[in-house]
Amino acid sequence: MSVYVPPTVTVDGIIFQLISDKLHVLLLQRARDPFKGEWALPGGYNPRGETTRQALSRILKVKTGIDTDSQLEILEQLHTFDDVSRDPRGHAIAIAYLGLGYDIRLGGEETQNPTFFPVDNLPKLAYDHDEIIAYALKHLQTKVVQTNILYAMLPPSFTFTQLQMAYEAVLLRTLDKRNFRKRIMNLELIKETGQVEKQGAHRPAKLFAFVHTTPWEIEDTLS
Amino acid sequence: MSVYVPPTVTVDGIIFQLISDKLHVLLLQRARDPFKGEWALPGGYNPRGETTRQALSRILKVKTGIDTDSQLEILEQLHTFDDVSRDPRGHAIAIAYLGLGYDIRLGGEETQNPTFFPVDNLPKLAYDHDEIIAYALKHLQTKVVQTNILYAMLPPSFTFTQLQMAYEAVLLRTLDKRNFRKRIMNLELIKETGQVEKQGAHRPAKLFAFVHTTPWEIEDTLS
DNA sequence: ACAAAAGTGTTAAGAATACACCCATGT
DNA sequence: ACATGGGTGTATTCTTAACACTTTTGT
Repeated sequence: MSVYVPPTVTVDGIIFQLISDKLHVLLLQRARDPFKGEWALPGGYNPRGETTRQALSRILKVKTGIDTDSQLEILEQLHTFDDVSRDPRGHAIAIAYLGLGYDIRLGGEETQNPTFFPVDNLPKLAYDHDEIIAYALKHLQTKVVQTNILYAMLPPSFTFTQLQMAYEAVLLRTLDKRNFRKRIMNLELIKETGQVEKQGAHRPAKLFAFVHTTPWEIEDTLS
Repeated sequence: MSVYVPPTVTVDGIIFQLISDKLHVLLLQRARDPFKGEWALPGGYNPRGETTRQALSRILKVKTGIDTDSQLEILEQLHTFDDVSRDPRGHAIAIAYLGLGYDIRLGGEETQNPTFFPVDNLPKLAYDHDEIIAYALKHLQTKVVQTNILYAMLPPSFTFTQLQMAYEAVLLRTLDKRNFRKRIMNLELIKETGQVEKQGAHRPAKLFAFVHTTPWEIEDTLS
């Protein structure tokens, strides 16, 4: 016990946001070796005394300017990646978090060029971050179908079309408009706000809001 | 970076098994302080150079006699628990694994009285292990409905009644026999083996086997 | 009047639920 | 013959899936 040496403990954030109706993920350019100049997920060391969430919050603030409390609607633990050789400097485990928001503003002090990339067109990535993003995306897709998690990626009010495009952006496929509306409506996932959005040379769109803006599960069946 | 001190890294196993048609979880009695004499999940330190899975495998072998490769059909990472105060000795994070098997034999070298307890009647537990078990159970319940994960908790062939009792044991509620059979059948989750089990003063039961004995997801809908 | 996006309904097939009796065997 | 668990069917309701036209507005 006295000679116990733990692996390095790191945290990484996979921060998703919709931009122009496409799903984007936040990356930054590494300032130092290893992988200097390459794109990577925001992350860093988790020292003793700090929870993983606290560590990630601190790191995101410094490296990207994101204030997790005010700008991320959801920040939930995803998975711990622990391949012994994932970091060339030596054994480091990474606790990955999924972060979602709808109007994330960037620009930190010690900023490392934080940039949102569309998930279907990512640059070459450092470490095993391609795997981590793939894992996070799959998780997000599952959650989108089974929960109200999309509240975290849309503004407080939105049109039905915006909602559908959000689903499509996350699922990376198209949905039938009429069936989609019926389904969402009888899940009682959203409600009308009474407002409309007039925009452009066409019929104005009703504005909706999520009924619940905290995590909520669509229940499973089984007699 | 040179003064970076990581938290202690530990791993814990939540090993479930069905015994007499009830869901049980493996606990052992702590040999040392803290919590000496109390019941706890099997677990221990994860040193640098060992993956979490390797560490847990090693620890389970020593403390419970379980050979993870041959006795656990599933051993999958669950969640990382990282409250700063969860260990009275100082900041220690625990990577928890869910383990499932159907004929787990106990008895290690340095054994600490490993015992399967029914999940609805657990003793007082050390650390935050009650929370961890609750988390694992909820996860298992979700998986049971959405995947074929129960293959890991049943022998290679079994009767339909055994299968239903397994579902009921995990979900902690009863299911309708006819509807259950219909549902399982048209999911094509299991197939007849052609064998029957003659046992007791009643009609013999057909024996079934899972179609897939590797993880498999029941797909979600969404037009 | 036209362009542009919003909004809406029906039918058919499949899945979920509620519910009770007959079947094959051992003693 | 009886006790024991194995095995089966139907009617109803709800959900899913496929599919195309009308409405409201700005220019």
